[in-house]
Amino acid sequence: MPNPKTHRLGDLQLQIMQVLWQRGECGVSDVFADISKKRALAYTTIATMLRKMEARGLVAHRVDRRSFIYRAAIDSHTVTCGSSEHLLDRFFEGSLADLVSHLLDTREVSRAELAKIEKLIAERKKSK
Amino acid sequence: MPNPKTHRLGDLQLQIMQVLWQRGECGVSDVFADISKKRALAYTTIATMLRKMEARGLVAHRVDRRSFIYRAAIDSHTVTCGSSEHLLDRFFEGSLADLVSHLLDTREVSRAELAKIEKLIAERKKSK
DNA sequence: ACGCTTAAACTACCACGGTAGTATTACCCC
DNA sequence: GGGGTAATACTACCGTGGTAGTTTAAGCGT
Repeated sequence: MPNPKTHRLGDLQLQIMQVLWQRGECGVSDVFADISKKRALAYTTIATMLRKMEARGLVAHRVDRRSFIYRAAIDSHTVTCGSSEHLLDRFFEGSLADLVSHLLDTREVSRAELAKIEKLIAERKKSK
Repeated sequence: MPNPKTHRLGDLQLQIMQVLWQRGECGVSDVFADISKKRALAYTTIATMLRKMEARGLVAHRVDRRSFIYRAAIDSHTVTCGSSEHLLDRFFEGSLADLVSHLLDTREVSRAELAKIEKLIAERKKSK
């Protein structure tokens, strides 16, 4: 079981994790390619970050020929969960309703999305 | 107009902001007293943090006798908003419905809270 | 065999949150 | 006015995210 602070990822770290979650196992150059679609970074930056992340237990690697093949060592669910909880606790005292209320007030929410949420709630109530 | 990264607050910084939002203007010792209810930190730690936060434009102070009276320089809404947006964008591609869905799945949500959210949605739909 | 290319290792920086000790200053009370 | 007290200022240090250059090693193609 990893640290309790598993969710504490920087922006770049998260982007890297997302590549790994999406592609499964892949080499540094694959990660680099995907990240490069969004931001211009040096190849070595990605490689260094991956090494640091491995030291923290976020990813792991195996060797194939001369290349490192990385994979995620924690699953996306854990991280997403940790971050959401963190936000909820920090700002809304754990109340989901408060969070929703806040976001409804400050964000453009399409009618379709409203309907979707409504359905989710309805289902939840039923299945409980 | 503050930085676009106004929302990027560490845990201690946020706790300090919350004290200021709640109490309005107050001295270092007041902040220290409130923070101390939750965590044991040195007085100077709070003072130093406040000075650093002032340099970043998060708080401001005036002088009363020999004491600094601090106040928040950004409002809570802005910060909460920034953080929520950040989470939404990072993990849910901006979809509120996805966030709600995730939290419904991973969290205990009381029946009362479900009802509350339902009402919020209904109101929102109407007023639109 | 030689050089090109590719990958990883090492090293170095910066910013900033967090934490706190030490020094200085000012004020107040006796 | 001398000494205690309270407050700020200064300085320092650690961890870590982020960024990238330089160095080394390995392999491949001609």
